Amino acid sequence: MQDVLFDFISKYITLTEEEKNAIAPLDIFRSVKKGTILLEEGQKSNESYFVLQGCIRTYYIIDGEEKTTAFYTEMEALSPHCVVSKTPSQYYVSCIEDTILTVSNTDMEAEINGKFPRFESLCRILSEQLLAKERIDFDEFKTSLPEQRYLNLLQKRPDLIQRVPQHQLASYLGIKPQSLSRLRARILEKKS
Amino acid sequence: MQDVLFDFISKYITLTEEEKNAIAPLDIFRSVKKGTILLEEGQKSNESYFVLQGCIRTYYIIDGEEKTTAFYTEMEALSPHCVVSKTPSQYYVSCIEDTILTVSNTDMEAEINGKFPRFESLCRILSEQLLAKERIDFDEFKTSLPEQRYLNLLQKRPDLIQRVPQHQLASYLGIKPQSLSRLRARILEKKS
DNA sequence: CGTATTTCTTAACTTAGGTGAACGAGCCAT
DNA sequence: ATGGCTCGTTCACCTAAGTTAAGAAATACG
Repeated sequence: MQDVLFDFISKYITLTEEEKNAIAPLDIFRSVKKGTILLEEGQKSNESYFVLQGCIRTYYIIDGEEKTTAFYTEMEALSPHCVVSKTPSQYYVSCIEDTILTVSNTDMEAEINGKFPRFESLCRILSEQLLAKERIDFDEFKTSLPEQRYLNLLQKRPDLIQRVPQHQLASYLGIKPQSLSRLRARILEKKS
Repeated sequence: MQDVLFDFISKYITLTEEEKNAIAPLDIFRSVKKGTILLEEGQKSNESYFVLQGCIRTYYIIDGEEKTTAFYTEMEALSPHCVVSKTPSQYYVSCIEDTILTVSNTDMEAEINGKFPRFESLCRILSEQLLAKERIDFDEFKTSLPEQRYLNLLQKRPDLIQRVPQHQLASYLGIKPQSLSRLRARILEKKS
């Protein structure tokens, strides 16, 4: 499991043995069952996640309805807003599959960052990249219609459409489950 | 002008005189006229911006139509996607007001980061915060309808509605200018 | 197993955004 | 001034998403 993490990091920086040895004993790996809720609305937390295998999602409950806004799968990281802002969480985080992830907290990160500046550099680069990508995704969402958004998703993350329940996909696309059904039927019709 | 920048930085870390002296001679301040295009589609660039005064916007041209996706005003920073990914830009950046900003490039940042690790730490923290905030904004966009999005904007960034042309606001809200007009009329009607 | 629950789909109807066009207001340039 | 632009608004019509409801399919669980 460690190897998956180190392989990921090695795409950005080469860790020395000393650095690896500092990370190894931290006991950050956790295996969680499908359905487990990692973070609840209103809760304060300083835990960040990195998915090694499986899938987690963020969702809100608005007027009693679940609104899924994001999925994080293999090699994707989530520092919930509440961790960064030190305020109670506005959303839930839960596992939609049996999932293996790393869990780190702010103190651990501060310690590692203090000891190994290159690690902080890695984190800076990663968050800059994620921010730029998030903005592009947001732009794409704004500039396209639900049907185009679905077709886009089909291209970019075909796995999601397989592994995620339709009603969660729907709110991820900014529409209702019924509309997603209809939209898919419409697309099939066009093809024929 | 420097003071505005240092004031901003001082919210996060306290700069030593040495650090200030390293930044001061960099000639990063630039004054640009309304309408100036800072970055064009297809262009490669390694310049990042920080707005001290004024307003810049990012927009795409899709099927000959401008789609405005973001505004950056006082104390907001933009590292265009192309700078981070080293690929040609997908969007334009232009000034919608006479604007004063800092312009930095990747090399300068690398140099400063190398000399002053605390500066890199600042950048890490800033981008983590911006990322978390961007995700919340995206979530809000997904989970609300155009009318709610407009009302939200009215609350959170009332200045934008004053200083930005309606048709740019419209695409920022993910709708057409005509729909924004209609929507505003509808809201006024409800109030009465 | 079989029952209960959740999930997905379909349909009819309502509502709101997209489209195309027209008009007036303000702005710029000649 | 005046003609040309862009910009914002309004209208009528079209299209697609929201809503409500019902039933089928898949899943979970005792």
